[in-house]
Amino acid sequence: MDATPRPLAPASLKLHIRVADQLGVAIVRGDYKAGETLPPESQLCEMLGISRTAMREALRSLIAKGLLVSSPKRGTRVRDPRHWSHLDPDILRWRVEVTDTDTYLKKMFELRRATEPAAAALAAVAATDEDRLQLQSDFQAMVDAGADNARWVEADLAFHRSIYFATHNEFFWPIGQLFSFGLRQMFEIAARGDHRPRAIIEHGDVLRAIIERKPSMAHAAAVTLIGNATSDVVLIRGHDLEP
Amino acid sequence: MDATPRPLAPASLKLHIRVADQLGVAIVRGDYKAGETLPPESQLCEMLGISRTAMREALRSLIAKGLLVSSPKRGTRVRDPRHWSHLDPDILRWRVEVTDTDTYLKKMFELRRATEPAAAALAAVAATDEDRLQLQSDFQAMVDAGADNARWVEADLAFHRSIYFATHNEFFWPIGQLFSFGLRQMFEIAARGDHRPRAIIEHGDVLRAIIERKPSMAHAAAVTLIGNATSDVVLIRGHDLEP
DNA sequence: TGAAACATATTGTATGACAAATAGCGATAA
DNA sequence: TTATCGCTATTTGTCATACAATATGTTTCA
Repeated sequence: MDATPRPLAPASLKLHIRVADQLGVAIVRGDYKAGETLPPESQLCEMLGISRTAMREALRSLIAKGLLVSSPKRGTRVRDPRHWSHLDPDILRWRVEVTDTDTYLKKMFELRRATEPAAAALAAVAATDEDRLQLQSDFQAMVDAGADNARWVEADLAFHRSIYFATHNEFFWPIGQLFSFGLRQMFEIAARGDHRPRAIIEHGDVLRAIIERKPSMAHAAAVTLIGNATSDVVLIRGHDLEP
Repeated sequence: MDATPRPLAPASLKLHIRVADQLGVAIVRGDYKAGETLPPESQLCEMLGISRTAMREALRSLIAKGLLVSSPKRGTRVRDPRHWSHLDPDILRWRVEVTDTDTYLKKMFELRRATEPAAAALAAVAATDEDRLQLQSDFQAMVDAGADNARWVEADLAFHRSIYFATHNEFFWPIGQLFSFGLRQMFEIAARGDHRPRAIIEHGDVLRAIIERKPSMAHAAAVTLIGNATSDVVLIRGHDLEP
């Protein structure tokens, strides 16, 4: 029906990026299963009508993200998904293409529920003045958003991402990165609810606890915030996200 | 003094991997700071005496891991560390080279404390029979290790890693990967303590809770386990890991 | 003053050749 | 028959060179 089902790789982008996208989606979708070997480079090249240079750079990207391994004569094989960098923005994007929304939103929520209270508590201890100003301004942007849904969502995402960065623990940062793209959809869903007054209060509680350097209070406030966010999404989508 | 200070890149490995390692360490160490642009490819090539092909494949890997961005004429720039894939095994390895041990162990512990109880609880709900068998056999290997430190450490690492995989939530898996390399050092430290009887009991508690599908019990047992593990490491190293 | 055309540096792509590694086969010997 | 060694062929890895595409800065012109 649709000749161009998904404009995932606009022609403007570099060739090796488009190819990596194409292969990445195919792998994530399961066209090539774990342990399987891809066709040899030469064959892949003529299949797509590109040079080996571009193809190898595309493969090199996928190898770096843990999707593939290669060795001479053995070929290029798909690794077990346990080795993939699932928090990588590209891989996440490919997953979103092929996984149903509810499933991946639910899984991300499970991770958030584990990490965000801890991140808030760490931020309360480790945040610099600059971090506090950033959180303050993210929060202010939420307040100022008014009825503008788009602005609200951006500010909301920025606020949560800033919490992760304020931990000054780089192992938390990849999770914070999810607030740039992977969680936008969830926030857009939640933004349609008429719960903004309550959301502002709850975000304010987290902000205050961090600014006043009270880790346990920050932890508690984040737990409350996420709990209610869950309820909102559940309510709006009509599914139970936590069986 | 020492001509080969660190055997990070044995000559056996592929050239582009050695180069990526070298550049990766240099970037992580701060030789090239965030926002800075690297020398042009041509120059990098003649600096190291290699072809542009190999150099570009090395750069492509670093770009895929979020360390670099490149565009024509603008050159190749170092990205803000917030965009790096800090859970990636390679990046972790490079960090270990240049960061003091206590700092990165402490930060990893902070992440574990947040995620591992949640992972155990999820595993109690989502684990398949195969997952349960795996955990069982990891645990048995710990018991069977006897006085063999190396076996104990391997089994211990495997047990914790298996918990993350048993969540069937792929966003937890990159954290579980840390138990393959990044946390070995910590486990080796803890293994020197004479607390094995207690450790076996505590690991057994987590295992039983997961097998009997009791999430809140698994959560609690994991909290206890990590709490004591922290004490052990603190005791042995003589530092306070949590200020 | 401003905008548009042009020169230039740098990354991106193509091509063709050769090197290195390794799985699989075959030959050889015990 | 069985095990070991070595050969061959396939596939990835590296090299050299040329040209294309893109963004920057400068120069020219209205």
